Amino acid sequence: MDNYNLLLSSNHSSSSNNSYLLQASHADPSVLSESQEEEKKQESYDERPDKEKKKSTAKIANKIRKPRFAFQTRSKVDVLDDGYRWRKYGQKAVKNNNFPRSYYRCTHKDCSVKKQVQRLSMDEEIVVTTYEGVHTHPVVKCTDNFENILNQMQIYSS
DNA sequence: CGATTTTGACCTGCGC
DNA sequence: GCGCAGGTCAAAATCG
Repeated sequence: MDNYNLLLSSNHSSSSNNSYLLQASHADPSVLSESQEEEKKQESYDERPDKEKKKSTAKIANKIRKPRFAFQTRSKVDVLDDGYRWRKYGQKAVKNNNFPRSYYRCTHKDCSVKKQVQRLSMDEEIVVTTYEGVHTHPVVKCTDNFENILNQMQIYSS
């Protein structure tokens, strides 16, 4: 129970009804690599006067692992509005993917929740959104439950 | 004019 | 030790 990943895939193409499959898997090598939980080095930022000087990676308090949730949806758009404000801080191309992966971070004072949006190369309609961390602040929108979010997915994908 | 995106550089872990 | 792959930073550009 070190890490728990929630894979939520909404496949509305096959069945007429909105059948959401919610399953909990330990580790999915295809989308999630939880083998090495690299702790973020944003804990203590050194001044870093020069580029040559490598920041002292204080890997203290490296025991707590942040939960990660992977939402795999079928949608045309990458960004799924979950009610939070996200600031994109990076974008990298994945090896086996022709589509880049976007890195977002919650724009809050003390909320450092990260999320990354990846699109499968085989099926460009599949978008994997991986959330990392938990929000410690109220949402700016009314997100009662996932049903609301999933509803938006339906709207977007249709 | 402030907040956010873009984009290249940089860092770090891992495998060879 | 070096190169690759993934993740992050930060300055410039862009948007509202």
